[in-house]
Amino acid sequence: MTTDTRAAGDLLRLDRQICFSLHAASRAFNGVYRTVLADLGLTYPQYLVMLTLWEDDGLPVKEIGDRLRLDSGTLSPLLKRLETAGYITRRRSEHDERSVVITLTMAGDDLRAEAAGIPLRMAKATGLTLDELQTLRTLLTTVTENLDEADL
Amino acid sequence: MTTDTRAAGDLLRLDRQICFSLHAASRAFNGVYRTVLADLGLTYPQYLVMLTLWEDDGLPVKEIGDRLRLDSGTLSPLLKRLETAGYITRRRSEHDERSVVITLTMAGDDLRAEAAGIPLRMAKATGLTLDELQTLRTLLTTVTENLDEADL
DNA sequence: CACAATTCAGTTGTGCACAACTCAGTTGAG
DNA sequence: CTCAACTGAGTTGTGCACAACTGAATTGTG
Repeated sequence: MTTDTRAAGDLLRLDRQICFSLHAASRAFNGVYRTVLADLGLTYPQYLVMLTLWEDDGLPVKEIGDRLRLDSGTLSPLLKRLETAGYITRRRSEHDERSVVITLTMAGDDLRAEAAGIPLRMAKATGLTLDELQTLRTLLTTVTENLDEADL
Repeated sequence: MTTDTRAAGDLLRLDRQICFSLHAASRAFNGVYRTVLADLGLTYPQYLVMLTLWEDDGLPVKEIGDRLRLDSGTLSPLLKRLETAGYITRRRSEHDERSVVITLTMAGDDLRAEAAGIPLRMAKATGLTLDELQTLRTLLTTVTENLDEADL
């Protein structure tokens, strides 16, 4: 195609910028969450797990991993820390001894109220409008799906 | 405001989705880069450093850190690994003995040609159009700037 | 029923992110 | 000129991501 050379050039520069900007954005988000979550004694990935449990308590490790795309190598120690912090309990499933069911403790459930204000603070911190946030989410979701399917 | 309640609800859900989608997108990108960069023996952050050096060789560690928003705690061991891999050399600056100047080796420079096809492959893997990529980059950059300025 | 294949949680090892710190070299105020 | 403040690189310790692995429990097939 006639536009290939120019388009390829654009892509080269763009990739470099996206490469940087995505990495930077991910870390910037993480940094702000770090600050916001410090009061609760949670890290960002731990917060993701708590969000999941606040929505559906009593999930097995596998299900949490599927929803958050995290494997046992990440979740096992993370959940151990949440257990030590007193926010969750772990017990083997009665139906399937291979599964470990994660349940919120009182303290873990109470944390929900304390965390209630976080999403709004974060959304405001991004400085984007609702529409822009929607667009961003859509693009990120699309990219993720495509990247997951891409076999190179 | 009259729309506050509804807007707050939207934001709650949206934050949860953005929270997930950004984390997922960041890891999806990282995963594909992992595959693509495996041939070169580079990780994604190492690739970012090499991109920087291919653009401007002979930078001090501090400057690389500023451009990539990485601190010495991350860069020092990373650069040590790149040195071990034979892609860079490190030497103290003559003008300022505190600085360590990073220089590409022959092998490090040769890698540039091997890496030439990566950006296009990545851009294609995202499955987005040029316009969409532009939009994504703009949103990410804006978000990063806002988050960095946000004091909570 | 028996056993091979699968599933699930956990461990190990490597690398990145970041806070808090050390230490050598440099700079600036008095 | 001197010494306190600052700067740059590096180290240490904690936590996450992920590949590769182990071992126990379960399932499916002959």
